[in-house]
Amino acid sequence: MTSMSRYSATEIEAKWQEAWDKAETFKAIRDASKPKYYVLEMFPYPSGKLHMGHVRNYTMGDVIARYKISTGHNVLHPMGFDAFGMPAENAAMAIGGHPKEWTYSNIDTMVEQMKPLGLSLDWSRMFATCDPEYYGQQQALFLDFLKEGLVYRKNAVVNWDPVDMTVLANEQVEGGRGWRSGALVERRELTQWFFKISDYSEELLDALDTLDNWPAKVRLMQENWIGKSRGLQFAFERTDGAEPISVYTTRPDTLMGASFVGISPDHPISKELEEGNPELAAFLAECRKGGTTEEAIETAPKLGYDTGITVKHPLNPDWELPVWIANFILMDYGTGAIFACPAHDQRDLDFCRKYDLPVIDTFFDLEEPKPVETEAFVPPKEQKVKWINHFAGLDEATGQDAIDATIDFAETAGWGEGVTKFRLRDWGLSRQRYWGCPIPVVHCDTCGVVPEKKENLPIELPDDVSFDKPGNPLDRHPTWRDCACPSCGAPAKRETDTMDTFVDSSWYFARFTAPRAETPTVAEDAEYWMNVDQYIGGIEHAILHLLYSRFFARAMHICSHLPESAKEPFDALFTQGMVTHAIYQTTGGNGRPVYHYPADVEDRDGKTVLKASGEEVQVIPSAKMSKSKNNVVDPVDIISAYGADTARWFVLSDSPPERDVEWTASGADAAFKHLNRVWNLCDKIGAMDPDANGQGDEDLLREMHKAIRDVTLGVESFGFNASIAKLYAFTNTLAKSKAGAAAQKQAIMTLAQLMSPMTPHLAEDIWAHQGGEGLVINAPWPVADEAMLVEAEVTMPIQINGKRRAEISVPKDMPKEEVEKLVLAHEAVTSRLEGAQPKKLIVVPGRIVNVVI
RNA sequence: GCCCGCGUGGUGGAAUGGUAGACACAAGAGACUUAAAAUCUCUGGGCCGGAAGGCCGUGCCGGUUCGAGUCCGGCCGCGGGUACCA
Repeated sequence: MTSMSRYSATEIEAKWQEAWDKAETFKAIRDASKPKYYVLEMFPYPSGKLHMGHVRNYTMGDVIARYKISTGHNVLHPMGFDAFGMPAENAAMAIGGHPKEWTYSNIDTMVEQMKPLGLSLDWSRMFATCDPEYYGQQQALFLDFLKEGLVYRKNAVVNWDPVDMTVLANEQVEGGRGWRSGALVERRELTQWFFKISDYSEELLDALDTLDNWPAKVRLMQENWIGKSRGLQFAFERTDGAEPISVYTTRPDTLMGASFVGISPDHPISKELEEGNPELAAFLAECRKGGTTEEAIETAPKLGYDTGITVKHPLNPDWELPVWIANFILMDYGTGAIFACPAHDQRDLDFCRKYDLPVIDTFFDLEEPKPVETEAFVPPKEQKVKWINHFAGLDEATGQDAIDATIDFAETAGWGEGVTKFRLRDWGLSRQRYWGCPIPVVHCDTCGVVPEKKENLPIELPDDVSFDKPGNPLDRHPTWRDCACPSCGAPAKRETDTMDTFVDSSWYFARFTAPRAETPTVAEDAEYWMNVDQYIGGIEHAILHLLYSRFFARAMHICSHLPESAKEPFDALFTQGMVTHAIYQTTGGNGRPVYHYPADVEDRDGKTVLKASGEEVQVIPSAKMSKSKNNVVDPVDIISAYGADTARWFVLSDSPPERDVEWTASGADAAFKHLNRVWNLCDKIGAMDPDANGQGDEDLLREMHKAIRDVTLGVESFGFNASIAKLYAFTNTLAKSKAGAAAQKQAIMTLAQLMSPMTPHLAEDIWAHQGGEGLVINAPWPVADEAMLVEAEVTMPIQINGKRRAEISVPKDMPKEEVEKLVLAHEAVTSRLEGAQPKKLIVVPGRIVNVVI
C-alpha cells in the first residue's frame, strides 16, 4: 500500500495542543446559558515526578471532561498542587536545600510532564497550596471558624522521640522506634488546635444517605468511622466515698458479668494516683511507650495495674469490683472508663485470664449452652440468646432487646441514662513543623491566645530557616516569632505550629471556582460552579480527606463562603484503583532498607539486580506506588517513545478503573500498534473513490450504532475498559468491511468521535483528514439510532438441568409457547427425555431455556 | 486488633442471577518477503477422544435457586484505611 503519510504522534500531538490553546477550548468562563459541569481529580502532591497513577487518574477525568464538552456542557476542569507536607522537609534534611525551592521545582517538572498528555485543563486556574495567596485565604478561613466557635484548643497526645526531642508523624515511627534516632517512642501531651467536627457527627452521618452517586463502600466506611452508638452511662460508687467513676458501655445488658472497672492510663484518677507512687509511675510510663496509632494501641500486649480502689456494683451494693488501669482503654472515647465483661468481650477475657480476674457468663447460646473458657461468646446483636438471672427479667431475647431493656430499667430506677455517642473525634490540626500553613494566632502574656488581624494576612513563612537540627525551625528562628499583640500591642509571640495538610486539601475544590480572589471564595462563582459534579481519586482517601472536606464545606457555609447547596461538595465520587508495582529493596549500611526505582533495576541470569552495580535486589510483591518506596514508573518514557495518546489509551484499556492495576512494561507497544492501525485505516478510507459502492453498508452502520451505544454507556458508567474493548471490535469490523466509501467515511468519523475522549489528538487528526467541520472536541457527541439496534433473530441456549446442551435461533419476539414447542422437539431434548415429560420448563424470553428432567 | 474491599486461562481482564473466558497481551502455526521488520490470516481453560461428544473448571467449604463468577454463611490469601504519609 502506498501510504500518503505516517502516524507521527509527536507531530500531531503538538499540533492539536496548539490548536486547543489558540481556541482557548478549555478555558472555563461562567455562562448561564449552558449547563455547567465541574470535573475534578484529586490534586497531586508534588513528589517530583509524575507517575502512572497520576496519568491514570487524570486521563479518567479527562475522558469525562471531554465527553461532557461534546454533550454541550460548560466544563470546569482545573489542576493544582497539594504542596505542603513532610517530604519537602525530609528532602531538605537529606540533601540540603529549601522545602520551598524543592517544592516549586517539583511543580515545574510535573507541569512540564503533564502538559504533553493533552489534558483538557484550564491551566489559568492553577495554584499550589503553598502559595501565600492560597494559604493566606486559608488563614482567613481559620479566623472565621475561630469566631464561629468551630476551632478550639485542648491537650492531645503525640508521638515523642526522647532522643531527637521532637514530635514524630505516625509514618516516622517504625516498630515503636523513631525512624532517625531509633529511640523508643513515647506518647506525650501537647496543647493543640482542634476543629469541632464532632459537633457535626450526626449530620455527617445522616447526609451520607443523600450521596447516591458515591460508592456504597465509601459511605459504609464513613458510617463506621463516625461510629454512632447508643449505650448506657452510669457511675460506680467508690467504697472510699471519693468521686464516683463514670463509665459508658454499649453492652449494659452484660452488667451482671462485670469483672472489674477499667480506667485509661490517661484518666484523671490514674494521674492523681501517680503522684508519690513510683511503681504506678513506672507502669504508666510503660503504658505510654509506643506510637499513638489505633493499631499500635489495639495490638499492644495487654497491661494492667490494680489501683486498690474498689467500687460497688450498681445492682448489688454488697458486690465490690476492683478498679484496674488498663492500657487498651482510650481516654478519647466515652468517659475513659469501662466495666469489663470478659465472658462476652475477647479483649476483656484476655485481660482477665492474664490477671486472674473472674469470668461470669451472662447468657448462653440457645443450641449449645456452655461456659466461656478461652474464647469469648460474642454473638451478633440480632441473635437470640438464653439469659442467666437477668435483672430486667429477660429469658430468651436478642442482645439488642436486652440492651434496650437494660437502658429502660436503669433510667426508671434512676441510676443510669441512655446516651448516644460517636466514635468520631475532633480533628487535631496543629503540626509542629515548618512546611505548612502558619496558624494565625499570637500568644500574649496579658491577653492570652489572640487571633491575628485579617489585614495582617497572609502570615508568611520565613525563608531563612535551616533543617540541620530536628524539630520545628520556626521555634528556633531568631525573629519570626516576635510580633505585637493584635489586642493590646505589647510584644508577643506568634504560634509556631502549622496546619495539618488535610486542611489545605479540604477546600481547594471551592477555591478553584475563583482562584485569584482576595477572599476565600466569590459568591457568584461558587454559586455557578459548585458542586463538583464528578470527583475522582484514590480509595485511600475514602475516609479522612472526604470527611474533612464535607465538614469544611459546612463550616464554610456557616461563614458565608459557600452556598447552602454546597454543604455536600461532591455530587458524584469515583474511587479509582491504585497503580501498583513490585518494590525493589536492598539493605543500606545502617541496616535500614534502601528502595530502588524500577528503571534502575534489570533482570540478569534470572536474578534481579541493580543496573549500576550488579548488586542483587530483593523483589517485594506488588504494592501501592509510593514515593517513599520508589516503586514508580516514569510515564515520560512512555510518552516520548509512543506519544500521549498511546499512554492514555493504554492506562484506560486493560483494567477496570476501580481496580488496582499492576504496571508492566508490555502492552504499551500493543496500544501503539492499534492506534497505527486506526491511522492507516483513516488513510485508506480517505483514498477511496468517494462514489465507490460496496456491500454491507447497512451491516457496517448497524455495528456503528451499536458501538455508539456501548462506548457511550461505558464512558458514562466509568467502564472505560469496556468502551475500549468495543472500540477494538468496531475497528476490526470496519477494517474488514467491504462497504461503500460513504458508509466507511461515516464509520471512521464516528470512530474518531468515539475515540476522542481517550485519544484526543489522533481523533482531531482523523476528523480533519476526513474533512470534518471545526474541531472534533466541539462536534456534538453521536447518538445511537434505536431503529438500527434492533436484532431480528436471537440465539437461545438450551439448558438441560442447568447445563448447556444445545442452542436454537428464533425470531426476537416469538411467543413463549412457540419456543417451548421448538425446544421440546429438539433432538438434544428428546434424546434425553426418552418420551417422558419434563418436570419443569423455564423460558426466559430472548435469553435462555432450561429443561428440568 | 478493628473497619472496607478484592480473588476468573500463561497474563490484563469480560459477563442486568441466564451460553464463563468478550476485548487485548504473550505464545504457536501460516501468508507476504531473498531475509528480517512491519502487516495480514488462523489456533488456543484443563483432561479424555481421530471426530462427534463427554467430564472437570471463576481461592476453599457449605447453602439458596430451574439456573450461582454473581446472592447468603463460614474459612484462607492479598490489598486499602486505622485520625501526624498524602
